[in-house]
Amino acid sequence: MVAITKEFQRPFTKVLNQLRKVGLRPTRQRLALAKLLFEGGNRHVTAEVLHAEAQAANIKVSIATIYNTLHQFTSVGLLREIFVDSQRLYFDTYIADHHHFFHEGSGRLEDIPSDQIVLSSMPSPPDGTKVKRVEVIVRVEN
Amino acid sequence: MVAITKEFQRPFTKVLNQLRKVGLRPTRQRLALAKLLFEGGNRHVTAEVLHAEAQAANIKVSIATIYNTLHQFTSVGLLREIFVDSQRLYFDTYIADHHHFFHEGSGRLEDIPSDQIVLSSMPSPPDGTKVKRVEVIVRVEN
DNA sequence: GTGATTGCAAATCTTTTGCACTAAA
DNA sequence: TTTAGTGCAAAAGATTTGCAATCAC
Repeated sequence: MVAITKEFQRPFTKVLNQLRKVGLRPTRQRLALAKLLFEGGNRHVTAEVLHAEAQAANIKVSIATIYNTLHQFTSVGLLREIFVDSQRLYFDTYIADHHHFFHEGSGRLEDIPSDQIVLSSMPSPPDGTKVKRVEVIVRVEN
Repeated sequence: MVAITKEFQRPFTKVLNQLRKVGLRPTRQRLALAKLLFEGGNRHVTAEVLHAEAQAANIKVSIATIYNTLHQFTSVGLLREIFVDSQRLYFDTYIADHHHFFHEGSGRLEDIPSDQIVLSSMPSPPDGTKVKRVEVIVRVEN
């Protein structure tokens, strides 16, 4: 196990609390990944990208742990999964209601502030089901 | 090569024309798959499902050909790809503008007639890009 | 100490590819 | 014929799993 700098060990109060609340231990890996994910502004990452960033930051985390962590964070509500491409999973750090531009060429996701899309008419869900989420994806290309 | 019944060999005028128009030869496999795809009402299939149906109908088609065909049909405009699940690609036979319910439990897709969703406000696409498609996915669960 | 978490490598699953064979025109 | 299309098996990628080692509490 490669040393993890002090900086990464300093707990994130917000994440730490979230993790404790749902019974996820605030391990080094989880805290380090949380730092990468939540320190800047809102982000969209894939497992691969996050793994690369972790390595660049000298945090040794296995790909299996990356996936575990992304899914755990998602189930805790820290992340949100977005499906725009059959080849890879995107995780969004911005969990409030909003929508996306998807750049077909580059595979990049971009947030659309929620006030820029208004659904003036919504269908009622099929019998026996309830709406979990409404997503609008605007596919763009150059 | 297993015999393909007369029924499956009878050409589909519509599909046949579409294929010819873009220079795709109306082969037995393509015609047979087109029959499965377009004969009933609108459908949402995955490669796996279509392959299983083909086998059940005694049409011997390899999985590679299934994928080739689905992608070719998509590029000709006979099908439309929808991404709702990271695990598999869905192809929709209904290509006009419309949206979807996605049943999270079963992985089933259901069409939402286009008049049931109205976007009263749309963001302008990022500089240098143009909108290719707008998709609304309403995720529901029981 | 004890149970949760991690790393590793192997397994799985979907989709793609390379290439020899077959069929459409 | 000539060229596109097909099947097969292997490759490629992404994600998951099993299990022993390690860590948080």
